[in-house]
Amino acid sequence: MARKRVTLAQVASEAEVAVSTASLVLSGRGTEVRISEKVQERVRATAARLGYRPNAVSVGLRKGSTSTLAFVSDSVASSRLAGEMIKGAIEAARDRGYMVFVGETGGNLTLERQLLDAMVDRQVDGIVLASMLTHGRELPTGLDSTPTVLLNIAVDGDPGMPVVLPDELQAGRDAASALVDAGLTDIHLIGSGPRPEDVRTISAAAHLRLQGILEVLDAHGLTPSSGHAINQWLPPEGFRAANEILDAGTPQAIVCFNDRLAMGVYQAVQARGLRIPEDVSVVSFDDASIAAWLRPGLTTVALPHRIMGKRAAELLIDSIEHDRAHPDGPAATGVHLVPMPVRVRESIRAHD
Amino acid sequence: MARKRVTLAQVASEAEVAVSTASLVLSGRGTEVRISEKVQERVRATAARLGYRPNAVSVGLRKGSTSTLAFVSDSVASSRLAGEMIKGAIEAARDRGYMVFVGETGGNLTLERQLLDAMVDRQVDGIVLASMLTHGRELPTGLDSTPTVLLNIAVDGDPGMPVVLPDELQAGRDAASALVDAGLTDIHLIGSGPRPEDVRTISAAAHLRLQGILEVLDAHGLTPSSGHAINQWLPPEGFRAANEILDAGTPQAIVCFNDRLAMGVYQAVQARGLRIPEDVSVVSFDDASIAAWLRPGLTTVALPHRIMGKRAAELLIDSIEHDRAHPDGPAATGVHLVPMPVRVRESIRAHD
DNA sequence: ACACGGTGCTAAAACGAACTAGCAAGCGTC
DNA sequence: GACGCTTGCTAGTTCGTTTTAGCACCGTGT
Repeated sequence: MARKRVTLAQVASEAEVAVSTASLVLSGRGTEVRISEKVQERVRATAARLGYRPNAVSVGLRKGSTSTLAFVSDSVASSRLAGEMIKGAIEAARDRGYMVFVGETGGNLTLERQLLDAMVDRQVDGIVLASMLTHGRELPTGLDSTPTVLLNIAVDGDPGMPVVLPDELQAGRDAASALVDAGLTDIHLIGSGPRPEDVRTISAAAHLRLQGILEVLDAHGLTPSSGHAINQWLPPEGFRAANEILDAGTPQAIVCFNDRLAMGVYQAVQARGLRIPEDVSVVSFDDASIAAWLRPGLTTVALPHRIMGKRAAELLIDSIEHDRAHPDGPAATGVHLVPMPVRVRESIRAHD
Repeated sequence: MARKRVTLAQVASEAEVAVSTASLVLSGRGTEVRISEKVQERVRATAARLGYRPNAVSVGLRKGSTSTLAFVSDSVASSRLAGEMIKGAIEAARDRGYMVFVGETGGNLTLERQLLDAMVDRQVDGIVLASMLTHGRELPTGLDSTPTVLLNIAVDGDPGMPVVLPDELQAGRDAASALVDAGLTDIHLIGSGPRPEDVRTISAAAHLRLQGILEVLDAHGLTPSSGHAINQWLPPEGFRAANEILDAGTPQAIVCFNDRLAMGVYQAVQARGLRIPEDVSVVSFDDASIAAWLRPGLTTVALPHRIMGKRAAELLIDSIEHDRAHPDGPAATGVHLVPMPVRVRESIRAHD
């Protein structure tokens, strides 16, 4: 509990000027209001000598803006993903001089309300509302009084604010293309049924991935050899589904709806003494860290969580600063799709 | 940009009382200063009707405390771990009415300084300084003016503040015991050399784990059959080290210094057609999610990151509130070891 | 008739900075 | 020597709340 913070008043008294003079000088308006260079220098020197730093709380009260963002996510346990989004957002915010309050609701709407209120009470300049499920949901009320960006949340209709989403449709196309371009035609799906209506999960991602896959297959006159709808995309499920497929004969290729399912597939394939990619090719989605660790490396379409978080924070800050400049202009809006890059590793074998 | 926030002044004027009266009533001191029950009720009713919420920035300015914590970590990329610590801290904070600013430095000390300053400028009530490396480091200056808790940071000497660490020594003992109790005596190490001086990593965790392991082996008249020091604890390294061991004959048991190394070991063992745990037993540390996904499930000593984060935030808030009550009392301090529970799965086979 | 003690509320001073309006001194002009 | 213009700085208000000191009224006792 050492020395207290030094205030502007102390700097002013030490430099023998009025508080207002010190304020003007330190906020860069000195020349504009004709403070002599000599006095300006003196003020700056004493401020530096005393280690003066403006009290952000006071500035926040006076100016009504705090250079602070809120990041609220529903972060289901599963998510290392969430962590990456947060990091991306924090980095982008930091680069533009903003700090961020982070909150997790665990999907609890009451908690979400409380968190949002607590953050608005603290006068955050903007809010990133993130979800790990993409799936459409009701938006909390009151978001219209603070600039907001939706991150990984798909809503029906125009939410009237920017939305950042991964380009799952193109990702589906890319995954299928990786297989088809390698000459593979016997393609099985794990994570979703073979037809659009078979997805059986609330995840919007699943629908779009499937749609992209089917589009490409269709363009080549193909259909999935089988499809395995699954609720929990975890290794044991992948293992089980892969065994079903293998029981019916060795497939040319399997597309897994995420890397954890692919891990289960690897286990099932390798337990039978079959080899990836020589006997069966595998492609997947997410680019979780296991994708690089599996042997052979898993080719997968990456979910760029960090970039999404970064993008959301940047859009939010743009929107805040735009509002400040044009208070009556229209609010920012629009869907921002972040590309999902294919990470090519060794799990696909060219077939002639 | 809907309606503005309603202020205390508006509530007061609407309820036809003075601002100070309204303040007193709403902060629960109404009865204490003898505001009539009738007036109190009127104030509360109008506050509720107008949806009044106190402006936390103003309160922060006036009271000098903001019900806000800072969480600053160096979070190397690797870390899902970091995410769990943050979540634990955020949850604990939220339960006690605090919000948290999260910052990441990536190990950059300049950035750390900036972040800390920015947070102190915002009048945070306390700071959790976290690291992903445990390893001793210089502490930034100026931490003595704000209550601080060190999370997963081991320092030499008394830092004069609480420190939260996982009990790695006991974890080492537990890992070794799991093997020894199963009657296994041919025990190989991956992640560290066989002797205390062979650790070859900056991680304090490695030293303590090794020490715990050696203690137990020694108590049973055993020594490690081999030890493989490794800098990067990743699957490919585990794979390589396991192959070295396997080339020299089939080992009874391997203790891996983390789950990723163990994943590499699984791959090497299974590639030779050997079986876990029938042919070789494996035990590990961390309880990362792959530990549960590997087949067979990996027995591992969990690093309870979430609990550590929670603990740190709780200690910090205790310390803040204690300081507030006894401004001249001694600062909180001490090392708080969080137990690392053993997650028993199927990777150890009893041997007779 | 007058001090005395309660009762019930309020005025005003913080907190730390930003910012508007404007004052005083110096100088030139006619 | 009165007027205006510039230059260089400052007093004072504001943001929204908390908190202390104290005012005004009323009834009671002497």
